[in-house]
Amino acid sequence: MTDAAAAEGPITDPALKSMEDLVSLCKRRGFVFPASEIYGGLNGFWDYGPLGAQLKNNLRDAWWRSMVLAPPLGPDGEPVRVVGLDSSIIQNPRVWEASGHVAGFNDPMVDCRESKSRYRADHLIVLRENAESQGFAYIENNDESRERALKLLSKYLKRTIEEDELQRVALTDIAVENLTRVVGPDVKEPGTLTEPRQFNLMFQTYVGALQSEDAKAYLRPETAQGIFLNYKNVLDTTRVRVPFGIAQVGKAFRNEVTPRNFIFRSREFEQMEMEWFCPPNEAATWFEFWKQARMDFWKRVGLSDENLLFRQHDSDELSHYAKEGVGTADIEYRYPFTAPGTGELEGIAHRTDFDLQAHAQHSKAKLEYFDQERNERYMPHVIEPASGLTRGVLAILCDAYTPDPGRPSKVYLRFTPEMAPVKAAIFPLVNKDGMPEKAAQLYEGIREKVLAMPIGGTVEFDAKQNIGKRYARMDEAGCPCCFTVDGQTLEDQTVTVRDRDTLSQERISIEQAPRWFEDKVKN
RNA sequence: GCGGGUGUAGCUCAGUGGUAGAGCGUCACGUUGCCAACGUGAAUGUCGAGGGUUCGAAUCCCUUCACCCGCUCCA
Repeated sequence: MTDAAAAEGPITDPALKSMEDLVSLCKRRGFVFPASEIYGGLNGFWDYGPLGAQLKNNLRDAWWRSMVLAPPLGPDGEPVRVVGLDSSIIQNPRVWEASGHVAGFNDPMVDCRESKSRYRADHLIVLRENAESQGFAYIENNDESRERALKLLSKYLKRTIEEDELQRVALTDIAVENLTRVVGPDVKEPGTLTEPRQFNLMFQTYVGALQSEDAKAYLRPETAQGIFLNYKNVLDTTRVRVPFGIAQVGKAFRNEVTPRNFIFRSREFEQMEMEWFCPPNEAATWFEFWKQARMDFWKRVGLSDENLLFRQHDSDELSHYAKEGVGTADIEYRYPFTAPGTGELEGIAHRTDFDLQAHAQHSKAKLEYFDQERNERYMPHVIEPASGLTRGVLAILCDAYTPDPGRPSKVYLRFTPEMAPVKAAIFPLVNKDGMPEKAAQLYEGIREKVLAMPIGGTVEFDAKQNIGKRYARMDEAGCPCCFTVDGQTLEDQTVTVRDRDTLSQERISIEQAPRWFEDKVKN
């Protein structure tokens, strides 16, 4: 189960009870909007508003820094080597044949209206006496299911039967109008199976103006393949040597059956993936290394310990590329819609040499690596920490969401200063008496500091309405501190600074304020 | 894909066949002296969309779309 941590002891209830509260806040403040909302929206697509775009960029930049610009120290105490990449969304369609996505994404599926089960149409076999008799479907290579069908068939024919006097027909070979005579694998009455329907989980398009079969191409369902495609280019053009990594952030597209849970599962989303190439016998060590490094990252960007856990995949749920390896571990987060359980945030997989082998075979390119140090030639194994950028944004929003009935906004977002899309706000207490001018000076000083930060944000200046409303707006935007110029400022050159989390106010010199701010928000 | 629920102003919602509403928010002006205060004024609606019934539909019927919950799915 996914809620291993829950079993270990009591956990604090998530502060965010329902996604609706978050969706509403995101809409109200400009984090996330439904895509093409004025036309009624589009299922599975979302737009990021001013605050959301900045938050997403901040998380992306933090990831890029933690991977490419300042990667962690390896087991030997030296920084590991990771280089960046930005590959194309559309690639030669043969890429997806080699990667296994064309096969895995195009299965015809059959639904059972009665049992609500869904089956792969090409995995269902129908047992029947002849074309006119009732048929009983079972799941291929599933003895239990086959026994059941056989038993039901005997009962239907009212006699014991030998298997060899029966017809065995693939469900996909049965005409649609004859499906009414087929009994599904989990039900007793015939006619509950829908006709096989193609589920194309990859988005298709055509390259060039002519829409012919030859021109068909796919939007990438993961960014990872772009890395494997460029593995050799990177080796040939940089001085990296195995072990090393290639990191990439970008959009990916999956025609999900059921987009759900706000931006958790959308059809267009953004991934942050790194493929770590290493000698096969070091894979297990690096797997553990990256697991830890990635967990540390999520804690650093503000996710709380108690809402994060590792979950090792069971062997029967491993993907096609991970079967032979040390496995896959997910970093899971306790989202409101999974609580008290958890849902995937990042997957760390040992992809073995599956992808490089597949591309070597399909493309005929030589992708083996010659290790000078070891004096041996091998296909590197791959450890892949692959996380959802947009899922990360969701987790950060959920974790930051803090109800507080005591304050005017009733809720505030407790972002880390590093992630906060609005870094600071400057307010003249009242819009006269030279306060706006004084505040404008401070604004420039603070903004200069923010511009110098590796992970930035906006600085707000607001002189409208009363001060309480302005504080409340900033609480909902998750702005860590607000500077206010008041009457006393004009006399002694001090301003107040209000802390978002404690609501406490401190009076500091206006001259020192930018430095003070820099220390507080340092990232 | 299945079952249930919800769609009315930016947000939260009232309105069950007869003039499209409230609170909050937004904007302007005034006031202001630290937490959505106050005064005056203003803007904002394809009542999710399309069709039907009706003299008349936000309201009844059909279809459809989106979101939420539960299944299912999630390489």
